[in-house]
Amino acid sequence: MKKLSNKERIVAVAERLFAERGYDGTSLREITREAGVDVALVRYHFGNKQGLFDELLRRRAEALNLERSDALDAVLARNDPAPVEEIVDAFTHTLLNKVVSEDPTWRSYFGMLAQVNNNPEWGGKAMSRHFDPLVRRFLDALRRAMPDADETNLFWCYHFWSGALTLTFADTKRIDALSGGLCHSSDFEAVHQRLVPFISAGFRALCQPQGDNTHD
Amino acid sequence: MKKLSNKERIVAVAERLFAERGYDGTSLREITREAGVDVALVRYHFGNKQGLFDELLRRRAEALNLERSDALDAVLARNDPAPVEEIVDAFTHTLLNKVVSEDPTWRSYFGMLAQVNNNPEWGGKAMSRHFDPLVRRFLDALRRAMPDADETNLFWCYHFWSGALTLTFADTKRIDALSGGLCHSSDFEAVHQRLVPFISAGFRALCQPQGDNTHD
DNA sequence: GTCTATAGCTTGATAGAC
DNA sequence: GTCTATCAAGCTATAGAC
Repeated sequence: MKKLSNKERIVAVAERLFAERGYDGTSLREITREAGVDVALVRYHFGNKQGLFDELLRRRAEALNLERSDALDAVLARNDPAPVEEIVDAFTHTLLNKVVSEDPTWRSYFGMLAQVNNNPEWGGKAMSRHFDPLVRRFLDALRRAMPDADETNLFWCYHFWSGALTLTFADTKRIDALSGGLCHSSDFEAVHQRLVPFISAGFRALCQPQGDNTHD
Repeated sequence: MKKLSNKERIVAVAERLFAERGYDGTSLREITREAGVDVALVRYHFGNKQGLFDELLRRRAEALNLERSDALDAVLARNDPAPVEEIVDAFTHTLLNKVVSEDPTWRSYFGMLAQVNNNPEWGGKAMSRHFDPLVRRFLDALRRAMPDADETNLFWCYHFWSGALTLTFADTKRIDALSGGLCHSSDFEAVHQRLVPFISAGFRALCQPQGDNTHD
C-alpha cells in the first residue's frame, strides 16, 4: 500500500466494498474502519454516503468515455461505415482490456457498474447520465453500418449487449458451478474472445433485415 | 385485495419490495408495515429475513422449472435435435409469457431474480441451486443441435443469454431515456420478439464452427 | 397464530474542539 | 483536515403473554 491520503483511502476501500456488497449492503463504518480513517471524514470529503458513491461513479466514467470515444474514432477513421464487429469491439474491448491487464481496481469499478445497471430504482438514470452520450455515438456508427435497421431494434440490441456485459462484470461464479469448473466467471479473457462475435451476430440478425427477422 | 392470510400478505409485499429495493435495501419493518401485520410474524412463519427471501425464491422456482422442462420436452418431441431457435424459445418465452400476460406478481419475482443473478456474494450459488439442473437440460439439447460446439462456448453463450434476460427483468427504464422514448424497459412484448433471434444468432456464431469464430 | 415489549446493536449524520 | 462525542433513528431478533 502506497502512501495514500485519507480521501484516497476512503475511495479505494469504498469502491471495493460497494462492488462486493452493493450500496445498501455497505456501511460507512465498514468503509472507514477498513480504510483506517474516521467516519466523519466521509462527510467532510463527500458530503454523505450518496455523494461518495456518485463521486466514485463519476471519476472513472469520464476517463473511460474519452478512451472509448477515441477507440471508435480510430475504427471510423479506417472505414466509415465500419464493420459491425469493429464497432462492437471498440466498445467492449476497452472495458475488458482494463479488467484483464491493468490495475486491479478497475474490476471493482465495473463491479459497481454491474450493480448500478441492474438497480431498478435509480440505476437507469445513473447509467444514462454517465454513459448514454457515448452509447449514442456507437449506435450512430452501427446505424451507418446497417442502414436498413429498424430504430427500435438497434436500441434493444444494445440493451441485450449491456446485459451480457453487466452479468460478466458482476462476477458471480455461477458459470463455474454450471460448467463443472470448466469456465470461470472471472476469466475476462474468455469473455473478451467470445462476446464480440456473439453480440455482432445478434445485431446482424435483427438489424440487417432480409425479410423480417423478428420472432412470432 | 382478496382475503389473504397474514403469511400470504407478508409474501406478497415482500416480493414486491425486494424486487424494487433489493435484499439489503428492504427492511422487515417496511414489509410488515405495508402488509399490516406484526414484525414478529416473520420470525414465526419464516425464521428470519434470509429465510423469508429464500422461501420467496424457492416457491416459484419449482413451478417455473416444471413448466420450462415441459416446454423443452414438447420441442424435442417434435424434433431431436431441435432447431436452436426452438430451444431458445422454450427457455425464454415461458418467462416472458408470464410477465406479459399473467398475474402481475410474476414481474416482482423476476425482478428479484434479476437482483439475485447479479449479486456477487451469494447470487451465483442461489441461481445455481434453483436453476442449473434445468439449464443443463437446455444446454444438452443445444449441444445435440450443434454437435461440433466447443463446450466452453456453450456455457459462455448461456451466460450472455442470462445477462440479457436479467437486465430485461431489472426493468430500469434506461432504454426509455436512451431511445428518447421510442422503447420502454417494461415492454416485455418487444423483448419477446427480439431476444430469441438475437440469442440464437449468437449461439450459432460461436457454437456452429465454420473455421474458428472466436475473436482475436 | 398473533401481539406487546424490548434487548442489543448498527446506521447515517453532525456539532464542535483542535 | 482530522478527531471525539453523541444523537436520533433504524434495524433484526426474540422472550413471553394471550
